[in-house]
Amino acid sequence: MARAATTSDAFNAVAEPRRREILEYLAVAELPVGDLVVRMGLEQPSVSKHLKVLRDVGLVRVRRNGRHMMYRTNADEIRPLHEWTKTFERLWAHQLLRVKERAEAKEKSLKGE
Amino acid sequence: MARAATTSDAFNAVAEPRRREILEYLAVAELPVGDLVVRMGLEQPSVSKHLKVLRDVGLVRVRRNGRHMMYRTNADEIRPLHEWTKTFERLWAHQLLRVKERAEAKEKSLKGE
DNA sequence: TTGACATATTCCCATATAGGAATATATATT
DNA sequence: AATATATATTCCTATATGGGAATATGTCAA
Repeated sequence: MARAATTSDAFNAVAEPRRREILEYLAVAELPVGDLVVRMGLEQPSVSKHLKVLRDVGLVRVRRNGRHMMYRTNADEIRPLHEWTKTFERLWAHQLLRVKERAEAKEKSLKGE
Repeated sequence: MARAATTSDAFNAVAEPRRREILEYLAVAELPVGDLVVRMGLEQPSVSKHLKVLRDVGLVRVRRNGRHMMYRTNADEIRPLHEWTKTFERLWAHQLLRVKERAEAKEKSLKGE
């Protein structure tokens, strides 16, 4: 068996860096394809193809505006990834603990080295 | 250019479902390869190959115990994925808002239709 | 040393890219 | 209708799979 299709789910679609970049742009503003082409320095067909993958898995939405296709990120589809990664949260060196440690270190240094 | 290697980063490594499954198992407990083989119903070589990919990107750690190789998830490497998905958080239909809406809807229905 | 057990590696193949080049499709303008 | 603009699609190719089968490597036990 070969690798799963990039369109099989959000995990596969998002594995490609340029597609993540696209999602970042389209999260900030709705943009036509041409704008992405300029900002990313990619060929137009490449951008269109990436957008198709993202559309197939529902990570972006489109609407036509004249001859422009306006794309925007559909963040809700990113949420499952967030939820999955979140299940490992308890295994991370806890942030609160880190803050505490840093605070203590600072206090220590203030007390005179 | 072809697709980026599965070992190029955590995003690519995690795109494969069986590898996510492995990470879930190894987050709960340190396990030898054989246990994963049994639990996942995969061939041993397949599991070993998946583990190699996960090792290459640092998503799992190994230690030898006799003839057993004990694997465990290195959750810290999952954190970048979490952080990336988190940047889209503000775009989600906010959960608190949803709870409020549901509460209001319920109240409305209680007040008589 | 000889097996037995546990894991890793190699070889094979069908499949799916990502980007480049060329072309097709759709819409607006004159 | 004819042309320009914007986007999508098709064809091409080098590359990297994931699993199956077979084999190699490493370690313990008798």
